Amino acid sequence: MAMDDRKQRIMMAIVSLYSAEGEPVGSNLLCQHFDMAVSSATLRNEMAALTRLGLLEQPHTSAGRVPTAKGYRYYVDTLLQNPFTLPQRDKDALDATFRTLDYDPEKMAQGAAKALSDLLGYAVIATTPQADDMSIAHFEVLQVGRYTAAVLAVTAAGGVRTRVAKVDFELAEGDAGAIARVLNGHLRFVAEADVDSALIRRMVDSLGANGPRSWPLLSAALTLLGEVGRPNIYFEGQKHLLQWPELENSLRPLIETLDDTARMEKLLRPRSGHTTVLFGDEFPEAPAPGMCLVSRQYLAGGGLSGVIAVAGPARMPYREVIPRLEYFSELLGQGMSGMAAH
Amino acid sequence: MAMDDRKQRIMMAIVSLYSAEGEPVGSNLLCQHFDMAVSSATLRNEMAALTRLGLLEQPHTSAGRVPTAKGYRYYVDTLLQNPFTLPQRDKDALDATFRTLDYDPEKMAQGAAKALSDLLGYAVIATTPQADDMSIAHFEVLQVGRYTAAVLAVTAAGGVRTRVAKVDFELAEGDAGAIARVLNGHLRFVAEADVDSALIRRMVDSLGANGPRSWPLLSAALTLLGEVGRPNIYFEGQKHLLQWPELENSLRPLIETLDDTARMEKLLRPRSGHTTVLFGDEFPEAPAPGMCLVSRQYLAGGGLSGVIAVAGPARMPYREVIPRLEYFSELLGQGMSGMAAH
DNA sequence: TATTAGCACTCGGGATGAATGAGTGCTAAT
DNA sequence: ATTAGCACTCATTCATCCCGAGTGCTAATA
Repeated sequence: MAMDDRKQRIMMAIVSLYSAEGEPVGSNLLCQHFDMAVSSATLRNEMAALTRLGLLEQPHTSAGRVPTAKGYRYYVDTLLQNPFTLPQRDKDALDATFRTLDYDPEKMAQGAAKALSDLLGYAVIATTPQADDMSIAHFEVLQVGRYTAAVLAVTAAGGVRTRVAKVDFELAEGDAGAIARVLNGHLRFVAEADVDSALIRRMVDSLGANGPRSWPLLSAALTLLGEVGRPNIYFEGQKHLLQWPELENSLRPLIETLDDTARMEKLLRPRSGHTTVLFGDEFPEAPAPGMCLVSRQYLAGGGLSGVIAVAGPARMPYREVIPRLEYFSELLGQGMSGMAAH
Repeated sequence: MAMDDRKQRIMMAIVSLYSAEGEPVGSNLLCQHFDMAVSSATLRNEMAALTRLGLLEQPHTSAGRVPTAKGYRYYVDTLLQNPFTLPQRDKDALDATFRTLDYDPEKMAQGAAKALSDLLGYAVIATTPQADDMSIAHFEVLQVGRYTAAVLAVTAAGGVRTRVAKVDFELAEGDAGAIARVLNGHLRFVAEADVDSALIRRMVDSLGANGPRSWPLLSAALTLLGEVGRPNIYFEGQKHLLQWPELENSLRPLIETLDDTARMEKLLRPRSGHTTVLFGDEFPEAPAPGMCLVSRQYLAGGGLSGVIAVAGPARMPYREVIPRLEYFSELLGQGMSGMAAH
């Protein structure tokens, strides 16, 4: 029993009907919105077959059918075959939104998540761009205030990550340079795991009298060392998740999961050039039935890449969401390219 | 009928019982947890009196009593009279949390909100520090990449706000300086309302050939001009609002309100040196029954001040929350002081 | 005069059960 | 291969009833 053409069309119709209404689709309703000259009885037979194939399921005996995760997977994969073309006016709208963002990697990632979430009406998760090679090629220290200095870490791939720290003595002319020399002397191409207290002691010692007092700056450098392999993750538009009745029950664990940086990083890690659709039932550890995460990698140049993902109910209008996500991720990639230059 | 000593003690007992249990407090329950040798009948009389005074109310006839907004106000105001002293170990914990934050005003405000929200288990809203005098004393432009430059706006009070923008031509040596000169020539001490297209045209013209191409930088400066009077507002720990049954029904409008930057700015504007407790029922426009916003100003030096606020159910353990909020706002103020130096 | 025991009363919430109706699978006719 | 017809299932809705927590009031008490 294969997927003949009619079954495919029925599947499509059920998915889009369920997307629109949010309620199980029965044979009668389907019959009305299905312009093939065929009766509801025939549809019932076909639907029974699709159920046996695992693409549909019934919430209870006397209810209509709802697509299963497998059903959605089939729908999405089939749908993704015909390439979308986003109308120019939609692109223009996204361009305009994008142009309001700040050109700082972190602010841009967060701003993009917020903007896209308001635009689409779903929650959006975005990461800062991250290098494949996560070791730090060199550090720079820049005095930005009388007591504050920015520590910049430049990754092997050319990415930059900064962190500002404050010391409790007035920084003199050469202090920033001295600290930068120490950082570069001890921490270049060092993995986070290789940092031990002996190394730290050596660094403090080589700073002489300023050593202990400069600790906040060293600490910032060490934090960067740890962070550079881990992207920042921004989760925006949580409020949009409140409006979907089918998520209502699992809302707390769901938001908890999406808000858990470590878990989301793992979840978003497997990157490819394609748009990935992951259904909540397929989440490892904490399955979140009814929900769905559409994620897309963006390339920020110089080996840097990040992810931007839309989180919402499984019954999302993918034809709307996916092309917009893809176009936006393209903008994001372009926008961030060249930022690393310094 | 005044608030004699016993009425006060009953009021206290009801508030703390209701805080702990989350359910209306009846005369019997109260009698058990009230170590005064007095019967439930007497308590009923007293509770009826407190109800007449408007400090208590009944959700329905056969239910116990719940404090009204007025009742909470009385409780809080009475409670706030005896100064809290936070144990040293709690201060240490807050110190440690605070030390993990970045020394950038925006990141620090957001990080503080996130950290405090996890620490307390309520949502937290924090603003970046804002100057009373919101005009811009001067601009600086700093090239940070081959195509990108940071525009810095220094307010009359010494605060700094930056925004990075990208142009589509390679910046040459003197470009940043030239743009800074134009910005300072036309936008110093100018109010947002006074910016019109004629002024913008003059600015573009005075940049000569680079004028139109430099638009992103001018735009960033104009954005700063608008922003400098408006603080950034970060709303973190929304997930903690999900766990309170009494907020469940009003959750959507509630989060919508707290997430609405413009409205929150207005709500947090009236600042004083005191901790302010505002109950949801007292919100203008969109009352949010059952909830409560405890806000506290922090002083970042140089006339800059921001607000950090805890949002949660009205039945919050104020004796826990308030001293921690106050101590944290003190840290925040200290942390941000001197950042403006440049 | 303040307190308390006792009692009638109120009313939300949970349990029960019948009616409703949407939707199904199956069978027999086309 | 399709379809009309029909018996069957089961979530949902609504009305009803009952229980019990909690009240206010009255009359007795210290």
